[in-house]
Amino acid sequence: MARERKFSTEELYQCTKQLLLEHGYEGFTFSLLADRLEVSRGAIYKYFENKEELITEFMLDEMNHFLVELKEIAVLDEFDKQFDFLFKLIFKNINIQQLIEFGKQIPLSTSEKVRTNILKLEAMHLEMYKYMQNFVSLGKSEKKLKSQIPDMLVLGMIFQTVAIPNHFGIPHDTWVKSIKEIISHGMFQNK
Amino acid sequence: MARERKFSTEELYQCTKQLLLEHGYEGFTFSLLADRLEVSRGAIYKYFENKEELITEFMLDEMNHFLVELKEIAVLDEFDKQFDFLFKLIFKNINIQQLIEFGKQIPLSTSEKVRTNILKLEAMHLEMYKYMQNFVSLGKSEKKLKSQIPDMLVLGMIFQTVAIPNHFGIPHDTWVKSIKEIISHGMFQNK
DNA sequence: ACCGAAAGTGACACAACTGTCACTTTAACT
DNA sequence: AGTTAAAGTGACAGTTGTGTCACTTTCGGT
Repeated sequence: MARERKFSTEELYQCTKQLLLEHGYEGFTFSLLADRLEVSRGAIYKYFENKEELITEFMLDEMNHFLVELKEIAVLDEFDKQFDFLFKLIFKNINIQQLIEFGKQIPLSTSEKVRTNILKLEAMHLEMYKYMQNFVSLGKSEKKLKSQIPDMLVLGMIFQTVAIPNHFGIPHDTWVKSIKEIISHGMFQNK
Repeated sequence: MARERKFSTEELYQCTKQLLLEHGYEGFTFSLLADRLEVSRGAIYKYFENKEELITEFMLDEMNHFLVELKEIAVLDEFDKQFDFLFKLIFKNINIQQLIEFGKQIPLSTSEKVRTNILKLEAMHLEMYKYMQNFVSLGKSEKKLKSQIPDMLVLGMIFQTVAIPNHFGIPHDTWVKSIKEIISHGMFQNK
């Protein structure tokens, strides 16, 4: 019934993600995206009215994928298993928190679509915390996590440490194990 | 011999820092800066030829202040004291690593000035690591730090964890102590 | 009072990004 | 083969940022 598309929505999201990470929220433009996809700018406007709409739609997709995976944490019954699971998941989605930060830069739009997307995003964000909060609660009730540490810091710690740049190219396995070791038992030698 | 300036270089750097952190490297413009300083754009061009020159000059100033403070670490003789010192210093300069990241986004300029500034910045960056490397070496030789952890991870850990956003407004003191506790001894309860 | 030099202004030409739209292309369906 | 509708294009007008420059303002020194 119609002509074949030159780019799939998946490709478009993939490029959007790369360009956002390379140029930042304000550095991202339709021109860059069109060049990367090798189509004209006009073609993109067939699917998204503007940058805000495109980025919020992309973020919804991204958060959706992440949440679907995250929800699997609930089937694991022990804190240790959940810890490994969460750690691996965040390593796989190493840019998620950076993207969430970009999401917060989206200006309050005049467009209805964008505003409802932002509301949806906020709801998903809360849902994300709900699952992670449960994880922390389990850890504390199992007496695995130190009770005096604020819940949000436990989560912030995991999110932030996976993003430490491995500039000197230390093997991924060593790197991940070391981060886990520090988060779990610290960098200080036991006496 | 001349008219009084409407803004000092310090004020200009202060605004540059704020705007960089708010808008990112590509989102930063002379127009924004001029508005913030309540002068015309033209006035800024009296001092800096373009955005790259302004930002590299600013970064040099920023790194300089940081290095001057950092060098004081050498007078402390024990690892524990150096650890406290470094931790406090990085908390005081909580945005330094984010600014360094922006520095890496500066395109290879045609201008001679900008290129030499970038070289200077890289030299300062190396010098920074030299001092921190010494800190890690001391920790390992005093058997305070676990020897199997990569040196760069120890540093990355400190840099990255101070930047964990305290969204729920936990009191600064509790927050800092908790981060230190985790980095030092982990978030897991000892059996 | 007036001169010079540094500070600041606003207008100009240019470049990049935005959003729109009339138009062309292409594939499926009759 | 002809019709249809989605997909894609490129040109246009509007906005925002850039870099420059002739001009004005303001101060200290003479």
